[in-house]
Amino acid sequence: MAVHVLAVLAYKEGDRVTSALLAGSVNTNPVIIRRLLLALQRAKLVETCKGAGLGSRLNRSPGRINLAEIYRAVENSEPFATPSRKPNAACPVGNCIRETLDRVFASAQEALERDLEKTTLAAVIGEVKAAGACGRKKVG
Amino acid sequence: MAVHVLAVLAYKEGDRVTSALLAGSVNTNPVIIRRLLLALQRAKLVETCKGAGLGSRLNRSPGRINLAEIYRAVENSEPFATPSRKPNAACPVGNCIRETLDRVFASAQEALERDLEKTTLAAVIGEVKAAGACGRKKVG
DNA sequence: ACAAATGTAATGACGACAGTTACATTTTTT
DNA sequence: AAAAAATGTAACTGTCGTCATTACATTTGT
Repeated sequence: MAVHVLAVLAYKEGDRVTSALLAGSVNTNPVIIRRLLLALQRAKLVETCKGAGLGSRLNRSPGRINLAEIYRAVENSEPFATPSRKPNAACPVGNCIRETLDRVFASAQEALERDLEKTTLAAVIGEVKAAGACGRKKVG
Repeated sequence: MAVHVLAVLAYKEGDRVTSALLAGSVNTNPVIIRRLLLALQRAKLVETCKGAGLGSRLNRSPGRINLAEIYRAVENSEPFATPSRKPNAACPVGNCIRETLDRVFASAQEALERDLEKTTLAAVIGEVKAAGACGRKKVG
């Protein structure tokens, strides 16, 4: 959803876009979009202004935004679940395995993010435009 | 939790272990463990038998089990959420972006799994044992 | 025959997240 | 100055996935 929103903003590069229009494109509620935009603002990916005729726009060119940044801006929880209950204190495995797995999972997540870094928002838009036979001209 | 269970089974290599004992180590309910074991059986990672004095054991040596296999055995849903609602049909971005992102996400997930492949269950156990100062001798 | 163990169904509790409504606040436009 | 447009934010609901619990049928060894 975040990529979708940023892609629409990239289409309208320079112009400000309202959350209502973005919500129309994603087919959801404007409040959902605004909550998403807050996260993207914190990551300095978009700039948003209140007021009549205003809205949001990209803060950087699409070629300078990669999907790992979007992932980090939006995804707050770890991809690997860690059990809620504490392990049995009398079991050496349960006592020590957590920190070992934390290292392994951190490495795996880094690998994932490094792969996402290879794709820019501009590249996504390029593919969407190339496959553009399926759409009309109007964005929003 | 799956890695934890398999690690305990590796500790008791050869011996059969009951779901009740495994549940004690993870500090959860035996039924949870049994459901987990079903997935690990499907992946041919463990062998389980019903009956008095029976239980589960590893089907392969810990050096021949890597974390990617465990991940695939247990994790059924995609790590990236795809929106439930259909996008606005009048928006070319919404129409085409899904398949582009599917490719990108599949690549990222492959990168993650390739990283997990580099760690074997034996390696995890080795680290746990090396940090063994924190535990007692009894497993289970 | 009995005990021990798994397989499985039904149900509940809980958290994460999308969604919705409502409203205060800010800024442009007129 | 007033109105309109837009965001920021709070409160609440619904849904979904997962862990948890209880209960019971089934299988297998002693």
